Order: sequence, then structure tokens, then C-alpha cells
Amino acid sequence: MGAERAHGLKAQVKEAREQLLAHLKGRGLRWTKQRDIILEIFIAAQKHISAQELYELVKKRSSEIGYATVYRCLNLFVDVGIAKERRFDEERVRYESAIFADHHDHLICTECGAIVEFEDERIERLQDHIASEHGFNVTNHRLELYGTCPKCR
Amino acid sequence: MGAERAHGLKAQVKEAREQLLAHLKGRGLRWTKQRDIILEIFIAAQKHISAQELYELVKKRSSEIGYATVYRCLNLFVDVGIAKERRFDEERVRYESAIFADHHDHLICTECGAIVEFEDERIERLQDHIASEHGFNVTNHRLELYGTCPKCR
DNA sequence: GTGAATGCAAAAGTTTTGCACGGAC
DNA sequence: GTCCGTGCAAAACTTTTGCATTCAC
Repeated sequence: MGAERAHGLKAQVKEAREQLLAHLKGRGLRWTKQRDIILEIFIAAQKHISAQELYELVKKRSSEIGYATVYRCLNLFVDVGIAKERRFDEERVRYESAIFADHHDHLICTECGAIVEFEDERIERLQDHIASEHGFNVTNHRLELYGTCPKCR
Repeated sequence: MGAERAHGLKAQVKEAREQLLAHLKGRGLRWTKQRDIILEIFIAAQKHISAQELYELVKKRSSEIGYATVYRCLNLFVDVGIAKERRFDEERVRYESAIFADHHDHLICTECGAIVEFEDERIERLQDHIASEHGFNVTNHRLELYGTCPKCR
């Protein structure tokens, strides 16, 4: 559940790489070996990953890549629209791929830490409705449901 | 809006103090001048406050209270159930009073930072429904709507 | 060749911790 | 008198930044 993706990994990496290249060219920035490696590993991870976890994966492949580069890359990916920041109930930020990902929310198991993504049109409509009752114009939202997953109940 | 409280400040401080005292007695812990001052200022703040902001308010009243004591106190308050941690889209944690506070969610203005609390039974029901579709048993949730408030539109 | 990206180490920001001293019980 | 809480400074942890060097263009 949640593992099924509309497009294969290769297609996602290709899409992300194109998006990154377009952004770099448009701004006189440079394509580097590090950025490509980090991009590929980030997309392949297919989950909510922290900078530290990504750094460790990257180091396995290419041990001379530094911590700061991973951080700088993740911030770049967020700018480009390849990655999204997610702040769950922990100190550090997690990142998820935004390639082919619709807006979605999260079900989080407090026992085993499993994270399931879901999307629900009814919730979105209800949120807009509530916001307008308060005179707000909603541009974004965050919804996390914490509880126990089927395995842990 | 949101400023209206069911009970006065004094009642909230009294309730919090009783809750804290009961907890301390039950565990052989001690009531101290610092804890009382910090408790009172925390409740009186009536908003989502960070440790740093609380520290600054506390220092005005009693300049010899240290930073670490404020942090230790806030963690104590969370244990006791007087305070709740809230992690918005920023690095540091904010705390809010849990005294007389029902479960509620937040509307956050991305222009001016204003935070409005709301509660909606329909959302709660819908969330339970969605969770059960995924086999989850929800115990808690977090919902934040980001957008522009009436003033900033 | 120019200037952006990297790697390292140091810095910055938030929160926790070790330790000697003071205070609540 | 005991031992918990405090205050200070130092440490931990995540993330950012300064700077000399490397490398994409």
C-alpha cells in the first residue's frame, strides 16, 4: 500500500533530471556529478528521508561527497520543485519527492513509524469551507493522522 | 476571534497550579519559586509561545532565572499535561496551554503569521472514516491550514 | 579563464546535560 | 540532612556559512 507508483523509477529520475537541468540552465548554474548522484539516490529512496539518511546513502556510493553538499542539494531540489519539505513530530526536516506526486496527507503509525500517504477530495473541500468561514484564503495545508496501523493493532 | 476563553486567567492559573502540585507530590518532586513564576507567565501568555519568548518574559519578572530552567519547566509542563508542544513550519517548538483547551486545529496566515484556532466536528468524523479505510486506529491528529487572513488579503 | 560548486571546518540556532551549589522537604 | 532543582557553561544536534580549491562552462 503506497508502494504502487504511477510511473517507474527510471521515469521519475528522468523527469527530475530534466526539471533540474532546465532550472540550472535558466539561471546560469551548473550541472555537477554530485548533484546527479544525490538526485538519483534521493528519487530512488522513494520515501520521507532526512538529510542525514540521504547523506549516508550517498556516502556509500561516493564517499567523497560532503554533508554540506547534501544539504545544499536538498534546498536546491526544493527550489526546483523536485522535493518537498515535511516536518513531522521530530526535530529534523524530512524530504519527499514531488515528482508525479499529487498533494497528499499522511497516516503515521505511532508504534512502528510506518507512514501511509492518502488523498481525499472531501477533506480538501471541507477545509476550504472552514477556512472561508474564518475569512481565510487557503493556499496550502498539512494534515497528519497519528494512530496504530493494521499490523500494530 | 479566539481571544474569548471559557474561563478567566486566574482560574486557568489555579487549575494549572493544582495539576502541577498533584504531579509533583505524587512523585516526590519539589515545588519551587521558579516553577511557579514560569507557570504563571506561561498561562498568562495565552498564545503559542517558544521557549525563547517565554524566557524573555520570565527574565523581566525575575532576572536570575536561567534558560535551562525554562526548558526543563516546559518539558515538565508537557509531562504534567499543562502544556502541549506544537511544531509549525519553523525550527523551534512552540508551546500552548492545555488548560481548558479542547482539541483544536490551526489556521495560519502566511503573510502576518497570525494563528487562529478552530474546531470542527465534521473534519474529525471524516478523518476517523478515512483512517479506518486504511485499517488505522487514529488517536491523534494535526491539521494546519496555511493561507491569507482577512486583514492580509 | 571565469565564477559557480564543493569539501572541510567553523558557526549559528535550538535544546539538553554535567556539575557544583543552594533550597525544599 | 537529604537529594531535587537551579544556574552556568559546555555539549549535542541539525542546518548554514566562509573560504580555499576544484571543476563546469
